[in-house]
Amino acid sequence: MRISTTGYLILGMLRLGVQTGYDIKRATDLSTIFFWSTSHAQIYPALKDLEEKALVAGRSEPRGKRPRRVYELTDAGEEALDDWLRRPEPATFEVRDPAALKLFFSDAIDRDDALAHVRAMRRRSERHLEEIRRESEPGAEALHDQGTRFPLHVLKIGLAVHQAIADRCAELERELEEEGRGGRRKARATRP
Amino acid sequence: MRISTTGYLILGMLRLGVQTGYDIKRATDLSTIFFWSTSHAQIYPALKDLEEKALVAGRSEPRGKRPRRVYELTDAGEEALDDWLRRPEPATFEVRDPAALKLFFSDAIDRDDALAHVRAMRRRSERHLEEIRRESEPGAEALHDQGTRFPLHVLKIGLAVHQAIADRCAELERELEEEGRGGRRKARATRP
DNA sequence: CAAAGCATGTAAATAGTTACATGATTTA
DNA sequence: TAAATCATGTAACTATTTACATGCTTTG
Repeated sequence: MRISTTGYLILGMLRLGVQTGYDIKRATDLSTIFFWSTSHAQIYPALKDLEEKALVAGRSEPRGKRPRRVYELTDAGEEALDDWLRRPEPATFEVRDPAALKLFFSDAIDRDDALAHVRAMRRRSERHLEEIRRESEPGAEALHDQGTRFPLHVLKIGLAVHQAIADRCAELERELEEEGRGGRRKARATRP
Repeated sequence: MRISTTGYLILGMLRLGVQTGYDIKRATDLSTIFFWSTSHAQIYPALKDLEEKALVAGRSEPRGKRPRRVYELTDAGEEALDDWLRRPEPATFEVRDPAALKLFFSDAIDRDDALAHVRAMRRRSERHLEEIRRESEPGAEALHDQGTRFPLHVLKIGLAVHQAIADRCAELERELEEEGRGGRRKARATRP
């Protein structure tokens, strides 16, 4: 009985008290999006699948005439989640960053065009930092104070990643700007 | 005529002088793997597709009896690559890190099990750092000295990312270890 | 002579996105 | 009353992985 990573994401969210497909989507957008994203087109079929496997139990709980399906973990679901949580994870870490790929090949284009890519990349990470702080951190801190600590711990890793990217891009921008103004000598002087 | 990101990766590698599907795979494993990975099962069909679109030209150039197909950019291919390189990129940045997801839900398991996940994560990034330095940096530096600078620039962003993860994990490990020994008061004291 | 590396491909399955489709309720 | 938000689903397409399949050449 194979459970996908998205399946475990759902089991985990249900244990944290999130109840519907819609809310799971919202919760992931706020909390796991920086290391695991999903769409509602994945969540609804996955919930069905987990229900067939008897790991979650769903019941209809409409709000007025608007249909709504509320899920909870079964004992088997809780066990499956715990097993997964305790199992060491194969060390995969995948990044898909088309902007970085573009930058990688940017020796073929004008310095100014390349510089624009670096700036866009820095701004992207700065935007992410701001977003995490504004949208995600308050919730993570509230959870932390109630004894659920790891969401905040993981969030801080995300912040560190984007801070590192923003910093490195800022440095690269300075390097490229200096090269543009002063030529080779100055650019070299900053290296050691 | 839509070209996939993997398609542009191939066009870019061809311009850097890489000639065969096999070598493109090897080159990506050494250089783009930390922000864009592929498998040979994607590369060979993509090369075919690019050839149909007349963006690359392939010819058979066997080594002895071992078949081998050598590709080069056509003028149209060069143009398509340049257009893409100059086009600003939609700011997508996706990470798939199941270990981080596990850590996110780790309030439900023993502190020692959670600590093991943090350690595994730190070691993973340390391994990546070492690998990049050993396997990728020398080549990127050689390219840099020949005037192809951006591969090294991008590599440094990758190093910064994994350094940030390793650092943050190390700090979290200390926090969790201290909590384990001394209880709440000490752990809180390190926070501000 | 065995193992590692060179070299190319395809098939099947899984994962994931985007678009389609619908409609209720709340808020400005 | 229009827009935003709540709420759930499916279909078609694209992307990606894993396994299958083959065979040559170099190196230890």
